[in-house]
Amino acid sequence: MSKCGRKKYIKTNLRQMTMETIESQQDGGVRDSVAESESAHMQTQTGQNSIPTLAQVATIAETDESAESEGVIDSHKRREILSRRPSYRKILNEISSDVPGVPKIEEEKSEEEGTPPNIATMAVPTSIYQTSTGQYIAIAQGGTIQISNPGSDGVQGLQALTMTNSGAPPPGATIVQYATQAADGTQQFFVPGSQVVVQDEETELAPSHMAAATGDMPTYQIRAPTTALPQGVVMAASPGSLHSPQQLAEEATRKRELRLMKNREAAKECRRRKKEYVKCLESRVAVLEVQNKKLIEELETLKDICSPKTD
DNA sequence: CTTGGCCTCCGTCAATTTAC
DNA sequence: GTAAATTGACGGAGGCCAAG
Repeated sequence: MSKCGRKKYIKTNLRQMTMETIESQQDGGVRDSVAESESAHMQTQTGQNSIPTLAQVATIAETDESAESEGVIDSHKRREILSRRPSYRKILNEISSDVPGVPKIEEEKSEEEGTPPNIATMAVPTSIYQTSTGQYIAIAQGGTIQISNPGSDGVQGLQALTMTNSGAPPPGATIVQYATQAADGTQQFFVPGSQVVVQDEETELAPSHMAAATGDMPTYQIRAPTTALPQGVVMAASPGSLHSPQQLAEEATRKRELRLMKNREAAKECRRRKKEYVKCLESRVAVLEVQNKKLIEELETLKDICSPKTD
């Protein structure tokens, strides 16, 4: 077994042991990623672990046989224990409404996320996708495709493409499915009507049917695909035009890909919010500690005043 | 250099909450 | 009631560090 394979094997078994043990010992068990970030924070901030490390928990699992022998927890009870709390955004916004000093979690991505902040000034995108090379594609209503490079700042990194055949898009059609690298090294984004948006290496060859790109930004053409679709990419199709089971399967696959893509982005955003939430809580703790210290000092002062020592 | 432990990040699934 | 959004849980991948 390779190093990596053995590591994963051990890790998996350890995880199973630890999760069972923790869930039987604590109310609600360990929330994985919170434990990740918080245990790391505890270590760096205080040098102590209030949350046990995996190795420590493994020791607990070995020594505490009762926890293991208890075995199955009643699923209803378990569900009640594991019942979800409100979202980070909601919790934090409630806190912020009570405590003016606590910032609210923003609805939009923060600037550090790389999305150009003034992208909305170009047009209101209905969908934003990120390609495999990190570029952003925003689909605005009316068929305008905006492509931006994450490295560039603001509008400079944006290009607007207006599809000549946009018109009224077929109902149910998904606009951009995937980005890939063609055989000639150009980049392709798949769009409706069995066409692709191809990154052109020579900007002077930009055709007239697309908006002119500025500066040394790459240009894009809308044309028929030169290569077969990569594995896993399914072209958009109107539900009304589905006939065969194969097409239905393709539609299902397309929907799944879209759902996974959205969930991927949602998970990223959720983790970002969670980090922000933890940061806010930490800063609040710091503020409260200072306040507490001041109040204790004040109390001591008042005590001295009210009951002066008589020598 | 190899190995083991730990950590972070990510993608995915599924349960739950929220918005309409 | 339902679709969409949110988030806990899980497991894989890879990096870092210390010990052997």
